[in-house]
Amino acid sequence: MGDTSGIGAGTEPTLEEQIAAYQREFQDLDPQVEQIVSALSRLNRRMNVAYSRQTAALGITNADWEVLKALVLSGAPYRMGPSDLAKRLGLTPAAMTHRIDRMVAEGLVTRKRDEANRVRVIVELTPAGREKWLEAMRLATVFEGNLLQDLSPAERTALGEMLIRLLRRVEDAQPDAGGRLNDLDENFGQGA
Amino acid sequence: MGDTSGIGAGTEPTLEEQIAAYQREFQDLDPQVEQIVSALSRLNRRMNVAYSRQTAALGITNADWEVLKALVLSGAPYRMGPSDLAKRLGLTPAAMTHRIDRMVAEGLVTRKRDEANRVRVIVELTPAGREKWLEAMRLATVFEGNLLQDLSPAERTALGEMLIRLLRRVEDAQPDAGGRLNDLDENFGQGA
DNA sequence: GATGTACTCTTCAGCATTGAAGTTTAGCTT
DNA sequence: AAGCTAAACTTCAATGCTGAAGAGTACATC
Repeated sequence: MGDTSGIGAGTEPTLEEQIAAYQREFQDLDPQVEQIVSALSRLNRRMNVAYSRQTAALGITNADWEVLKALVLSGAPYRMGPSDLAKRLGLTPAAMTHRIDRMVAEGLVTRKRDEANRVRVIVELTPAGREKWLEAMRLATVFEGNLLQDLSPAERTALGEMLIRLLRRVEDAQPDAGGRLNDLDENFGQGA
Repeated sequence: MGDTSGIGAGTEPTLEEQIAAYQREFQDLDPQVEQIVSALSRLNRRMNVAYSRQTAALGITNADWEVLKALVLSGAPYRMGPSDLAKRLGLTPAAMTHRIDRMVAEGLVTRKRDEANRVRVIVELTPAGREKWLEAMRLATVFEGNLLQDLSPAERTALGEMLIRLLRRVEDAQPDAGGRLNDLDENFGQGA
């Protein structure tokens, strides 16, 4: 076995270690700001891991889950066009075409031409697709309840209010939200 | 032009609209929990958009930025092996090989064999790579300061403390953090 | 000191995504 | 109604990732 000396290990540092490293390498850093930002990133990464395990347990992919979510939230009769879906999910229409192909094969949605306007296509949720979404939501609800378990009602209110305040600020500064989100949502902001 | 009637638009709903849609489609939902979880997701997405614009402005990719970050945080002399980097970033060693190829070509890192243990490779930050990281950090600091601008010191303390409490809980429930993170970190948890 | 085993990195085939070009349809203008 | 423009979707080449197989090196044991 190779000796482990020489080069640092690849294990993830704790939040405290990471903040200490930032302070060491970059003096102009407010540790409190860094703590909040890093915790937000890490929390989101963990949440995504949890959601992904849930969808895997249901036999669907994350890609499927995103599409199901958009369709359900659009309301009955759960129909959207491919390019609307693409905009909603931050994908190109080309990628949407392939996703829909797969989901039709899996029986989660149907695809048909819009007879009223034959250049359009209608993607519609199947009952099986709706059921998958419901199952995923039931799992997600359990996870989210556990996540927030330690927070009192007053704390939840305060946390929600502060997060919304942050969101408003960043949305004001960044009015053009949509677009290319896929490159970005990697474990990218991990702590900067 | 096609009429816009018929099928819903692809624009992103507001947070309030989205929570209302969840309540309509899924009765067993705690709106307060949903508010916190959705706000966390959206906030993270916006943060990633901001970071991505910054790296683009500096002429590097998000992939480059992640590698630079890992190397800098490892501390002087800013050296890591490809597989340590891969573990740290949640990529396969194969992907790491290609990223390093690109970054060597860009002059951000160097690659050489470890003469003490010739099966290993040493990836080392160049001065240019370190400078890029510093520039990115300066931009990130400005953004993060703006983001938290509306929060009083007491609120920042409270927010940081609550986020860390949530993080501890999810880390306890999910001890195996690393691994396949790239599929997951898409705009996936967007609100579930 | 020869063989076996483990580990590190690279190469290769398969898949999802992007950006751009291509196809079909709708609506506008004359 | 012929032609122009715009829009929705699909097809195609290129890129980056995964998972698995392959090549090279070091350590352990016999």
